Amino acid sequence: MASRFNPIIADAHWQSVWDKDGTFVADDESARPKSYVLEMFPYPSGRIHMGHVRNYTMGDVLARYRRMKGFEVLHPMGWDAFGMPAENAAMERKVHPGEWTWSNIATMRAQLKRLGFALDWSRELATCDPAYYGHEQALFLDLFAAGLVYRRQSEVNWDPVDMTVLANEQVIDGRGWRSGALVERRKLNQWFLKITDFAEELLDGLDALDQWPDKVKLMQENWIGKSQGMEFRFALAAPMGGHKSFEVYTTRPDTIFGSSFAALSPDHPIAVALAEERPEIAAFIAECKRGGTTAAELETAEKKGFDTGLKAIHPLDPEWTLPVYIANFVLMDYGTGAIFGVPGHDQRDFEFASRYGLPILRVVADSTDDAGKPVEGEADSGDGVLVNSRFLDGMDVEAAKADVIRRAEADGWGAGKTAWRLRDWGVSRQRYWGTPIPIVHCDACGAVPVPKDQLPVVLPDDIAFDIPGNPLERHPTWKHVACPACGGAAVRETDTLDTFVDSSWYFIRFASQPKDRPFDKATAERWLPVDQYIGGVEHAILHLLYARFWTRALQHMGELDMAEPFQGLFTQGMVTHETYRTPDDRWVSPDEVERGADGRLVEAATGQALEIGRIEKMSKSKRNTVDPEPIVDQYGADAVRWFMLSDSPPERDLEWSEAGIEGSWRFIQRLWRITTGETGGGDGTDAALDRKLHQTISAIGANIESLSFNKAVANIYELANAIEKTAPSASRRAAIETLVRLVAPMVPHVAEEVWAAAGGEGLIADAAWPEADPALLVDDEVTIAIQVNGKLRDTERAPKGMSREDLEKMAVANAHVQRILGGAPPRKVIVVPDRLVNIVA
RNA sequence: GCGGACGUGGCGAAAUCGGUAGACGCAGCAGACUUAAAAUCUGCUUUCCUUCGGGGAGUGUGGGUUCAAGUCCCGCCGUCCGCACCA
Repeated sequence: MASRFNPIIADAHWQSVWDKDGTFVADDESARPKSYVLEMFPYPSGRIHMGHVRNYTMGDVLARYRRMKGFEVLHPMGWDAFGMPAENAAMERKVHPGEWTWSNIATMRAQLKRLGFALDWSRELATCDPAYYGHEQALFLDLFAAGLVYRRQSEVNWDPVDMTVLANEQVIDGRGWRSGALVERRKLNQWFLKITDFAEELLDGLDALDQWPDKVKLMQENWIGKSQGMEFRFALAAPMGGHKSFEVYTTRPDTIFGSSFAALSPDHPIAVALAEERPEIAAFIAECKRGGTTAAELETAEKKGFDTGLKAIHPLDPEWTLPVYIANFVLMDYGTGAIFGVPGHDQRDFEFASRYGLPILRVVADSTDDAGKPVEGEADSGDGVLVNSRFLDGMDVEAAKADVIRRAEADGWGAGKTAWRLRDWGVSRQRYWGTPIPIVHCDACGAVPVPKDQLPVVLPDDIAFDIPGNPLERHPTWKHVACPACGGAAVRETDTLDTFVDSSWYFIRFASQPKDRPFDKATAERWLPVDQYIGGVEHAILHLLYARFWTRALQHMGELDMAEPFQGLFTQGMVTHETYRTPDDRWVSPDEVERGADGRLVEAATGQALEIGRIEKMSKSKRNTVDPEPIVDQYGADAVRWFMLSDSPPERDLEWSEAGIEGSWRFIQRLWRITTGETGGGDGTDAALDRKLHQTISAIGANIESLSFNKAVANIYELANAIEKTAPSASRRAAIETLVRLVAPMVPHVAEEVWAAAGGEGLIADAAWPEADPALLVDDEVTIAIQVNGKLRDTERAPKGMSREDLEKMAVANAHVQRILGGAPPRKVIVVPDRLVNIVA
């Protein structure tokens, strides 16, 4: 047996064995219980990064463990292959986005294979493949037929130089990230999916997701943003154009007598009508819209209003009129686009009223005695009883809300209403590299769906990116087609689908991939839901919400009998690294850093001293990435995998370090020595080691199940330490044999190598996970802590299950205890069997 | 502003139910083997005092509950994350 494990030979060998054997191909027909383990599929950006390695290693350990536990495991991999970077590459390098993407996929597939992941490559898919997106188009048409798709005008960020629509993240300080041009807001006709139809279901469904992090559920809950309130109507004292009244929404109907103004959104129909008549109002509205859309700008934007001169009649007092403003902070797409202002009890209204000299009334107070207390400094949003509110006086807030809603409903001027923060999902993207929306626009017939037998609508390849804008729009032939309904001249929709649509159902396609339809219902239902989904927390809201919506939409249409796609969710931490920076403010990559003569870090090429910056997520901009491939070349897949699992809890960030990977390498070699070295003679059993072994089997199983890989790693170290410290025996040989199976999910190459060398049957990947003997999980002797007044003074060994009386006697007789007691009897003795005795002196 | 998470040695961390704080790893120190180095092995490693028997302090901070608190409760400080004019 070689004295060292050689990963260069072993990795390639076992990877090809698994590949040829089809070891990890999931069998749809298997009689075993199923387990679907999935990691979020990667965007093929070029090369695998450490974040991928960590993510896929975690899923792989679970997948391999579940296989050994007897599950039929589905563990697939694919590519989230549409998106903007491909178009950017096309513009920069004059290469077709498809060519760039497919070449990246080839590179990254090879890189993933070198890490030895137990993936079913037979199910590999790429979303940019017509064989995938054609089915997505079919599903889109199903949603269309079910009334879950509609088209309306919507504002976008428009870059006038690049002639393209920008995502919010691409707008920096009001300018396009690429062109630097001032971004305009433009109205375009765009497609929307009716996710709001499912708002209630998506919110309620969170309760059942008990294997999701609370944090993610809370983020989704806030995003959906349900609020209970009332919608009611203000009549205008004098009609304005055709408008005699307007609706407002409030969550505080109890404060209705504290109102001192009403405000309309600049986009409100009444505001728009006023702007047509009065240039000063048009100017004000234009000013409101000029401000940027970034969070920072909104935060600092002042509350601005314009008094229209209109008067609204208070619904509970025809004599009482309120001024109507147009205000920049009122959003058109939440509630009704109009509010009533209660400055005393809403901070934003308070600021507005203070600025424009409007009355600030108190209608809620700690007690009825405080009715005359002015509201000062800031709004009083606390609970209390109603005051200065006529028939509501003395009621608590909840009772007053209910009473106002009841009266409004009885008298017909308003009603209780639930409002949602969630908006419909705009899926139109004015881009080439995405799934074409399968719609044809016909002057005679309107928007006509492409018949399913004409799918897929394939992207044309002969496009050019030398002119800004969407190449589909100016393609000479592609967009010109006959209308599927009337046969007349028509044009294709040139927008493509948001890439989040692609990732909203890929997990279903992995489970079942017939050629002629998106999936087979029965086969998909056999695998789904995904038992464990693992990915970055950055997808906590959008991707996970969209996928949940898509699954429920399919259920609604009868295509899949399933409400929730992901039973278990785990969000892993990032891989981080120190950053290095030169005095002239350049970031320096770790592989260009070396230790200078004085021990300080310098840039290798220039000898410049470096400042060590914060530990941050590996990113190209900070130049603190470490490419996994050379690391795998040097240390092998197992050392890299082991490092990814060690030390940091998986939900927390992991700092990459040279010392860390060295340590992992040493452990792989140590494992090799333990498992292939001379085991010596000795036939006797070693009860202590037997116990340690079975406790370890149990602990590792539990720790892998709960994805606590760092703890499983510690369990392995403890067992390895115990084995090395004990003399040869039959128990020791058994422990070594078992150790190999225990590490197999984490470091599969060295495990296969040892397994084969030891004459193990078949592959260790197919071997059974060891069973822990329950009888050996408990110690027959325990250490009892001896405390005096809660402080540890000594420990004593005692047989497990020793009686309270005997434990007390033993503790009181203890020399340390006697010394402290000094002959006096203890005042009190607390005995916790098998754990401790605490003597109160 | 609203919501949430977290704070433990030089470092990453563990402590699953309120019961021996610091398992395990990294780094470090001392030693063994070696001509030497690498590799490997052994021991030490929270901190302060010590007459070497021990003793004191210690989980961001100040209180509280308890025989007993990293863990529970209240206040404060700090770090990070999400949302952000949501009526």
